[in-house]
Amino acid sequence: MTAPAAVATPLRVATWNINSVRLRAPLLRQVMDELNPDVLCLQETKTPDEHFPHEAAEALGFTHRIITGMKGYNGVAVLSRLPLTRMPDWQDWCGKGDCRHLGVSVDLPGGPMEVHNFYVPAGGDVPDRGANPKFAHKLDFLAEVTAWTAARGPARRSVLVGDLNIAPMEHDVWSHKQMLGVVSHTPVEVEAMGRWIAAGGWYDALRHFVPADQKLYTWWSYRAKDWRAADRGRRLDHVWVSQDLAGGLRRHAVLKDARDWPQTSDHVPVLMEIVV
DNA sequence: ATGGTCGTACAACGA
Repeated sequence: MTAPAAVATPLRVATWNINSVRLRAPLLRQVMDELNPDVLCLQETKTPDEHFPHEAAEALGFTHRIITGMKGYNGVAVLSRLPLTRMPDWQDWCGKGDCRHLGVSVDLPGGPMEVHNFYVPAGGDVPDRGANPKFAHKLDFLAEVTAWTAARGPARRSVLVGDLNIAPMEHDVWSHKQMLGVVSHTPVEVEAMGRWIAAGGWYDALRHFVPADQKLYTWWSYRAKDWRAADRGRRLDHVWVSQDLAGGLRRHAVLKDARDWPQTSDHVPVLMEIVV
C-alpha cells in the first residue's frame, strides 16, 4: 500500500511596485488583509538596505527577507513567511549595479521553488535606441536577461514576477492603436519580451485567468484627474510560472481598489495562488 | 497637441 500523497497547499505569491517602501510601509498591512501572501515581492523600494523597514515587515509575519536597495532609485525586496536562500548566480545587468533583480529559492515541503523578482527599466519617453539612452538601456537589459535565461535552460518549479514595464498584448493597454508608439507597448519591446518568455519557457499566469480579449491593467498614471473614470491603464506587472507549475494555478487577484488608498502607488498589488 | 502627478531629496531627474 502506498502512502497517501501530501495535501497540496497553494502558495500565495504577490508582487507590488510600492514606489518607496519607507513611505508606504504602513500600506503593507492592507495588502496582508486583502491578499495574505506567503511571499511578497516589491519593486522600486527606493531605499538603501540600512534603511529598509524590517520591523514593519517582521510584524506582518515576514520573518524571512532578502533585499537589495540603493538611495533614491530602483530597489527590489522579497519578503516571506517561508525560509529563503539567495540564488548564487546574481547578475549585474548592464553593469550598472542598479538593484533591479533578486533570485531566491523558497524552502517548500515539496522541494525548493525559485522566485525571480524583476524591475525592468522604464525606458524614458522616446522609443528610439539612438535618441534615448534610457530606451537603449531597457532593450539591452531585456537582451541580457534573455540570453541569461536561455543559457539556464527551461525554468522548473519557478515563478517570475515584477514590474516588467511592458504591456505586451492588445488588451494590456487602453488603446492598442494609440499606444503603439508609446514606450511600454512598442513592437520592439513586445518582441523583446516575447523572446524572454520563450527563452525560459515561461507561462503568462495572469492571462491564464483573464482571456486575451478582456482588458487587464495593473498600473494607472498619477496624472489622470480621475484614474478610474479615464481607465487608461496598462498591464506592466506580470506573473510568469514555469510550465510544470501551470497546472497548479488556482486563483489570481489584481487589487484594483489599492489604487484608491490614501498616498498609494501608481501600481496595484497582484496575487497568484499556486499549488506547488 | 499638450500637460497632467508623484518620490527623492532639495535641484532635477526618473517614472
